[in-house]
Amino acid sequence: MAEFLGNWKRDCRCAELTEQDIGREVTLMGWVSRVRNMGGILFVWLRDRSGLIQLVFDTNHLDEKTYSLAESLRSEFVLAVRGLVKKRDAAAVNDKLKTGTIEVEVKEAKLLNEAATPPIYTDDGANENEAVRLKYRYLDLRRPSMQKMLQVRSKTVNAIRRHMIAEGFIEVETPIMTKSTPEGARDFLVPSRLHPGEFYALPQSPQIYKQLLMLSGMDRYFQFAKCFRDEDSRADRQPEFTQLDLEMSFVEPKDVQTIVEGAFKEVFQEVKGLDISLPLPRMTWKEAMESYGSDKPDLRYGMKIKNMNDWANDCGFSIFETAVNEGKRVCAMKADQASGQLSRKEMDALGEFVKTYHVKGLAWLAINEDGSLRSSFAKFIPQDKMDELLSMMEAKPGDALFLIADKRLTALNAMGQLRVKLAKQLNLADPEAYCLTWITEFPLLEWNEEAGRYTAAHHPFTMPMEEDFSLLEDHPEQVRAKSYDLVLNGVEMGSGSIRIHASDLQEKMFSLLGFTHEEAWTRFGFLLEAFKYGTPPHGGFAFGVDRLMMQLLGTDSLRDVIAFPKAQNASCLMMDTPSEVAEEQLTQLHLKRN
RNA sequence: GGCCCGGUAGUUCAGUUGGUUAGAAUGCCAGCCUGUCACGCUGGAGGUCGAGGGUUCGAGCCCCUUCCGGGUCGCCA
Repeated sequence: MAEFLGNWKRDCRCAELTEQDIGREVTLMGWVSRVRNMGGILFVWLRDRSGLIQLVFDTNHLDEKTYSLAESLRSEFVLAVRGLVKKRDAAAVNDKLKTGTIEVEVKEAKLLNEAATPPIYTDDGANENEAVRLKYRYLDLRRPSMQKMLQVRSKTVNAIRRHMIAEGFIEVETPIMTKSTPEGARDFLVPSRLHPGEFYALPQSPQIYKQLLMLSGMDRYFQFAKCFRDEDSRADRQPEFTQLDLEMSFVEPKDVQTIVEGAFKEVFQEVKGLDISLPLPRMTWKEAMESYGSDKPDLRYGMKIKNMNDWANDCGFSIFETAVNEGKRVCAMKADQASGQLSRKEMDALGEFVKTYHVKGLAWLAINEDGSLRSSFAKFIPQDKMDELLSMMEAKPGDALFLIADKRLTALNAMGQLRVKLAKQLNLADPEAYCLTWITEFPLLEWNEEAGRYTAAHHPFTMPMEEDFSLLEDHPEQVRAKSYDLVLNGVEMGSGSIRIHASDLQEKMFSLLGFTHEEAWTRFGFLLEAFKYGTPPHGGFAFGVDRLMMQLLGTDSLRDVIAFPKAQNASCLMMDTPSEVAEEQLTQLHLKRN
């Protein structure tokens, strides 16, 4: 039977007790983790968010009623005890427990609540199916690693907030019910009761609001913003996520980057005890793509990609020669001392892997320790060209080479993916290393084949680089933007840019994106109107708090760092969301079932 | 929308070429045990093999459909 607290009051948390507390009378409250009944003496591990402490129930010192209460204890029962903190005998010390040198000799106990047999273990190390964990998330969160996650997350967010406030930023909340905008991801929509047939949209980011706040003179704004995107999930993508969103007036990229870097420094100091040296290194988008085949290169390891077109032009292998003639790219990458670890079968698997990224195939070459070659394409290459290839790549016995020929960005992207895959397979990345880098000068626009027009690479409010203004008319695809991403160990932490603050340039941008003047005014009129009233030069940044937590906690899944995450199909397995609603609700919202 | 992997006891898994009554560990229940620490020992209960259909004398296993979970390409300004 569940009892009430009465006049009992908790003094401290279980694992906050240390040898300093020996001799102290304490009142503890928590969950029963494990019971060991020796018949006459009984041990209980009591757990709360701080950790575990061992309770001792001893028939020699206890009345029958209290001891029989102890005998009835089961996993996850909620228990309150009063007792004496004692030092354990040397032989009874448990090194694995933070509180392993002490224990609490129970004098009185109160069963605050019973618990049904839990469907999942609340210990770490238990390897439950994630679907079960998500269904019983409230129990899953009792696991020490999940408790730690929530605590570290809180610490991280606080470190960031402290930094932003210290730098003179003002925290402003912006609406969750907002306007659907045509560019970007698919919106989550909220039907309006008062406006039949009309909808609010949940924000993909507070982008427009924060720009308007600059117009309002806020100067330096930040917010931990919930953002929503109705697109398919990935291990690192949830439909609902948290960003640190910030915007500043009268700034150039460097000014924004300095603030963001500072926040990361503060977080790594606080959470990891690591000192990150600033300013962070910078690399242009072009260099990142050419050398790493990615706009978010993992710089914890080498394996730079090389342009082999000059060599491939007359290498004897018709596939490569044709590619060069067609203006495509032949690129190569070397994996040091990987030859022995890559069998023919594994090479074929890598070939299948790169095909996922829309290249025709993978040419590979492994140099055996004795200098002889295993290769998928060497037989087509004359000896002198092979020697040239090996020397250009500085290949030594034991190394493996990979070549891909395709359209430039297609080939580079596939090679970049292969680079990441190989690094994982060959264990090249130091899990303790944190390589932060800025990637700058992204293209302003991307050609969208499906839509038959340009779309904004970052978003439509991004400022082009002044030196590329002249290209806007005739070569818009070559225009670089004043935009920048922050990358940590191959993961995009966030991105930002200097925004367009002149309405004529903004209109020009909309026209490059294929909007007529009228369409632009229909969709973004409020913004263009606002821009007429004295908009300061401004720029900002946003980074994913969830992704940062993944890095800090060393996990590959966003679900591990969010208290109540969605499953892959965007449902909540615990509450069974989304769910059907009553007919009456639909009627009020002017919606019909189809 | 495409492709790949998975679904068997509360949980994690095994299950041979299609062949008797579907197993193990752990958890759970009962009993024993006065210093355990993933306590130990003895005994017990626990299954719609995701669902539906098909092939077969016979299906956990083969085929089809479908649902659920995970990964991924497209998508994600």
